[in-house]
Amino acid sequence: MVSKACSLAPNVLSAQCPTRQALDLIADKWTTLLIYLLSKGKQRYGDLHRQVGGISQKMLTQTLRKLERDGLVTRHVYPEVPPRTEYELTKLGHTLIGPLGALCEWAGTHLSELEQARKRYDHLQKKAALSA
Amino acid sequence: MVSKACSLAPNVLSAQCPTRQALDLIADKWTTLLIYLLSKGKQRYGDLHRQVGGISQKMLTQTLRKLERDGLVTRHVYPEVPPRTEYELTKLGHTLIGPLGALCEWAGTHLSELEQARKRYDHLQKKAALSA
DNA sequence: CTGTATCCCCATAGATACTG
DNA sequence: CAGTATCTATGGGGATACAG
Repeated sequence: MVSKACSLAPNVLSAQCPTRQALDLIADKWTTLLIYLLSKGKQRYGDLHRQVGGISQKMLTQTLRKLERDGLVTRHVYPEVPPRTEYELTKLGHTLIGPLGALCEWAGTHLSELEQARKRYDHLQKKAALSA
Repeated sequence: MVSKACSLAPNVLSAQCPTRQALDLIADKWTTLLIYLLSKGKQRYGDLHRQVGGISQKMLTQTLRKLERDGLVTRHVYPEVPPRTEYELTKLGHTLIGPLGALCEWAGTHLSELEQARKRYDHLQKKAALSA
C-alpha cells in the first residue's frame, strides 16, 4: 500500500509519505461528505450547508477553502446581490472519487464483520473485567 | 463513492454511513502506518515502536488495541519473561490493503498537482493581501 | 519487554454574534 | 446569501513515571 517513497525510509514514515498526505487530505469529518455531494454536480454554499446538516458555517467554509486550496474544488462567486457562490469539483477532484469509492465499497462489504469483531471484543473485555 | 446507504438520506450523511465508518477506522495519524508495517508480516510491539519512530507508547498501544477491536489485527501474548507480544494482520485486515493501496496510488500520482495547486493558491492569496 | 497511569497542554471544533 | 470574528472548552496526544 504505502508507496516506495516512504517504505524505504521507516523513520520518516510520517509526514512526507504520499499516503499520509492523501489521508490528511480527506481524513476529517466533513471533507468526504462534501466531495460526495459535489460529485453530483455544482452546488451553492447554502445548499451544501443544508444537505450536510450539523456542520457549522465555520467548518463548512474552512473545509471548502481547504479543498479549493488543494485544487480539488473550484469556487465561483457571482457578483450579485444577494451573493451567490457555486462550488464544483475540479478534474483533479473527480479523480479522487475512484479511490474513495474503493474504500466505500470495502466499508460496505465488511461493515458487518467490523461490528461483529467489536461486539466480540467488547464481550470478552466485559467477561475479563467481571472475573477480575 | 459514498454508498447508497447514506446517499438517500442527506441529513444523516454523518455517522451511520459506511464510508464514514471506514474513514474513521483509518483516519488518524498512526493507523495506516501500522497496517502498512504489519502488511509485511507479524511484528512485535518494540519493533513497531522503533520503526514508526515518533509515536508514543500510549498511542502505539491505543492504536493497536483499536485495530484489534476492529478485527483487523490479532494480538498474541507469549507468557514468557520477558514478555513477548506479536501483532499480525487478520484476513479482514489484509482486505483493507487493496483500497488503501488505491488511495496511495492516487496520492503518488497526483501529489505534484496538489502541491502546485497549493502553491498557486497561496501565491494568489499573498498577492491579494498585498493589494489590500 | 510490554505495557498502564497520570498530568498537562494546546489545537481545534462548536456556538454565537456580526457584516457586506 | 455567504461568509468573518471571537470566545470557549473538550478531549486527543505527548511526556513522564511506574509496574508486572
